Amino acid sequence: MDLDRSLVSGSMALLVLKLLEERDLYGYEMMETLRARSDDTFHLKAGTLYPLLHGLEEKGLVTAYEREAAAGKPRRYYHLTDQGRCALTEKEASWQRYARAMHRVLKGGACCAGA
Amino acid sequence: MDLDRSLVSGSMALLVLKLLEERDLYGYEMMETLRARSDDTFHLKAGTLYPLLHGLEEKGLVTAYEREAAAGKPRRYYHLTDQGRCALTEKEASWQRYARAMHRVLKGGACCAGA
DNA sequence: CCCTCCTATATAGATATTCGATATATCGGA
DNA sequence: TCCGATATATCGAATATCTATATAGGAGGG
Repeated sequence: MDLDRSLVSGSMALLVLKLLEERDLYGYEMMETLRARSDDTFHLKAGTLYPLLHGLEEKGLVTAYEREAAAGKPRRYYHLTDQGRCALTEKEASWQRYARAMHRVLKGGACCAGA
Repeated sequence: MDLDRSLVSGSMALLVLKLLEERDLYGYEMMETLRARSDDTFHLKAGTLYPLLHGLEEKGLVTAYEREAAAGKPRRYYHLTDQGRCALTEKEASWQRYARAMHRVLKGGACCAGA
């Protein structure tokens, strides 16, 4: 499942890149934003997010910079690179294709089921 | 990602159950049907399908029976049980929920981005 | 006749994604 | 002072899927 492997299982990467399209964010913020935006459907965990971000950075899809917060630990912000923007476009297209195919299969069956 | 783990990564199980909702099928047939139905998007591999079918059988979601073909090896047909039908309904609902959440996140960003 | 491809099922090992648990550090409230 | 929230990080485990390989019969070409 070429498409599946890197996309649907890896949908977290797509979601993170999508969030960064709008503005720079730090990790913790992403978790909350994603939860809110998805109406509490996506619960991205810290143990998933941080390794993912490091991976994206290695691939050059995002860059990172640190900034002190008013209180607490300094925050590590992530910024989408041009390459990241490109990858995002591709991943979005793949998702659309995947979702459409799912829809076609799920709709095709049931009652009358033309085949 | 509770939802994600068992559903989106496990979307193959959903697809297989969906195909069996219509009529009994044997493994090889499923691969071809799925490919055709999804407009060549899903390429379910033998090494994925057969272990998956065994798993579904163990869980009681499908039953299997063998039947000779006109030629070649005998075919192992799979039939959806009531329990399987129930699981299918649940998985379909979960998929809808997931797809909707994805749509919300992917749509929410971009230009105007209300938040 | 042999070799390869297509049908058909099956298993083992590899890879990737995500989670749970754990660790660190700072701040505010009970 | 101890706990919870913020904030980042890493490791081991679970799971899904893939690739490669094996078996087996039939059809077609060299």
